[in-house]
Amino acid sequence: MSRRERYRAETRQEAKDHALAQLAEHGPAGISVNAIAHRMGLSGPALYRYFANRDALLSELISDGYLDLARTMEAAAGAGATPEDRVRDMAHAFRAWALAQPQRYLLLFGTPVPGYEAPEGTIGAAQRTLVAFARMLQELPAEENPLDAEFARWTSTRELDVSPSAFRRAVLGWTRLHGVLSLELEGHFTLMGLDVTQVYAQEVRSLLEH
Amino acid sequence: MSRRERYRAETRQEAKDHALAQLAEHGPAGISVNAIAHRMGLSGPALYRYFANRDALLSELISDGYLDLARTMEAAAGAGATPEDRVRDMAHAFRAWALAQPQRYLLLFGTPVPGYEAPEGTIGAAQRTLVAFARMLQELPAEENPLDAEFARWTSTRELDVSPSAFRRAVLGWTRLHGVLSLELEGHFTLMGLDVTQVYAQEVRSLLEH
DNA sequence: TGCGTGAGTTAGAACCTCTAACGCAAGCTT
DNA sequence: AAGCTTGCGTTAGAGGTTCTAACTCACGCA
Repeated sequence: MSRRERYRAETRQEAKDHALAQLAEHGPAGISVNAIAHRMGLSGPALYRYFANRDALLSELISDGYLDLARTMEAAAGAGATPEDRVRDMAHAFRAWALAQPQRYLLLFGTPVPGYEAPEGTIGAAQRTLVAFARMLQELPAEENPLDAEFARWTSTRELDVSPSAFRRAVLGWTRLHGVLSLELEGHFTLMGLDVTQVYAQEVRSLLEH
Repeated sequence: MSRRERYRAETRQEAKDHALAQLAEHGPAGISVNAIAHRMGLSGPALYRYFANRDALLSELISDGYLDLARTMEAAAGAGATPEDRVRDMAHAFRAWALAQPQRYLLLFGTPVPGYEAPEGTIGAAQRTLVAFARMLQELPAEENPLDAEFARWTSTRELDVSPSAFRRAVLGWTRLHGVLSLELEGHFTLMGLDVTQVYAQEVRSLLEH
């Protein structure tokens, strides 16, 4: 990597760091290319040398987010002794990641812009998390389920060594965990004074059962 | 209601209709007070006589959305013969409502602005849906669940004739259905070519079982 | 050591939100 | 019915945004 390329990569990363800070503080609408440039001591349009436009910056934030989430969950699963432990650890790492940076989680799993098409790299990063999760679940005993056939269509096209049943449980588990997390992050439970940890734990348990 | 008040209400409603159209087409960021005013044949700032600011307009869209959703679900439950049917009908009305106007659903249950506090009316409208759902579930037999105690704290403070168990099943059901819907609307399943209807139906079934 | 290119600059167009100041006319009140 | 209030519309403008165009300079590569 040449000197130029290294500087360029550093500048891009610095811009993304500022973007993440703005995201955490003011939400996605608060991310402004202009403001980021000024904070970096640059004039407004300078950053357009580094990102084609605002959407490109946001897209990269999303891809990076999926990668970070995947790595975090994979790391969390490494320590568990039994398969049950590993699944539990992954699930709780998922929640911990989301709670630590709610707006970043919602950038991945919240409202998308209509017509937005995820670039190839982002799709890969997103699926990496899911496949890792499915691999963990595969080690657990599972009941038959009529939906397995539906999921077989997908697992057979890709060359992933994941069984339809494991993939079904991964997707369903994902929807259940995301359902709790999403509503929690949006504050739908705060007024009820609910201990979401317990609710989440129950849903995690439901993953281990079928 | 005086002539003035009636005109005012009509203008407000017209603005909100335009806002919903813009929302459906371009997402929340595409809602522009300016553009709406121009489409109505008004000059930009005229609409600020009707809405304090852009956020006030969005807030009203949210409250209206909750009310509309609650009414839709209540109406759907009216026709069912058995309690199971009524719960199923409500759940499927929920999905139908979301699929018909995805961006509107995500306005209610998607990414919120950090620091956003729902006004009193919105909270009431949101809870109305949940309580109606709980009332339906209450007619179904239920197993004991350690979480019931957690939910009892909430049901006892309010004067709602809803049992903690029914409320627990309502909240958990809500998270499960929302989990599927949210990921479906964001397009996370499209690339897998998954028949989400089947997945959703399975989650609906899970509501009826415990 | 030179030179090309990449990275910065400013200017500016076209949007946005929202405030201020002003005028008109509609409708409520007497 | 006439007058007055007040609500509703206007334009001007400040300050923000994204992003393009045109220009300059100096950095790093050969």
